[in-house]
Amino acid sequence: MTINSITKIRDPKLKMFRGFADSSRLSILVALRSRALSVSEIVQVTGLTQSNVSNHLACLRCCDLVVGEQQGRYVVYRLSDVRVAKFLDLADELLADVAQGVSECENY
Amino acid sequence: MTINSITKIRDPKLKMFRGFADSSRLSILVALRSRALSVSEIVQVTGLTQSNVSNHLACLRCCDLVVGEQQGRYVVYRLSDVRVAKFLDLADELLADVAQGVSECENY
DNA sequence: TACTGATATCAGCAAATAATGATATGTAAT
DNA sequence: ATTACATATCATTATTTGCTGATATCAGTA
Repeated sequence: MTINSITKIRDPKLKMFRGFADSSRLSILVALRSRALSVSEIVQVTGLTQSNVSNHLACLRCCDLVVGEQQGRYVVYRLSDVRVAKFLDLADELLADVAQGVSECENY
Repeated sequence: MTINSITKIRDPKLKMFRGFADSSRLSILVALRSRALSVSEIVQVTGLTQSNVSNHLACLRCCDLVVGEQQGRYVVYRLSDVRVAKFLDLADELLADVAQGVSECENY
């Protein structure tokens, strides 16, 4: 990605969804749903590489989905707003009730 | 894309977000937010090509985000559930209140 | 200051994803 | 049955996007 993941996109709403629409970024967001985590903790929890996590955090931070705060020598990240978590919840709800076919879409 | 857009993804939640995370698909979903539309109407409204629209509709249909019904010689599509629209609304809300930085992220 | 751990950045490569264009299928009307 | 309009499908090409690995920066500590 370099920093350029969510790039050159005019429509902000599209950017918003893109924030959630990558495997690594989603893992990070889900991890942060329960509590704030330092970068190294995120690396541990997700199993992603440090540079990969940092790259995606740059993305998410830039789009205001997460905020990071320096604490000692760690940088602790958290979701920027409860509604970010709510967004994740609504996705779960849609999956459970509306879009059950998503999972079965494996014939592809 | 061929039909293979949202493919080989284990996590259904990720697939869900991917449904919304493409410029063309999002245009289609937004267009359908106000009312049901035939394929040709979607083509007109979005300015996308017919084949492109059909390809993405296949995606969205498969993931249960939209449903299509044959009406005469048209196939009329609509959002599968009000919560799909709600999902779009929540995105708007996040943009307005939380993630205003998304738009400014043009330095990229 | 020099050193260590923690995080960020960036270039290059690899893989995933979308757009196009041609064609097939389907539906209705003459 | 044939024609016309509407939609779907598919292979190919083109673009986007993410991952890796090396390196830079920054914070704290000896």
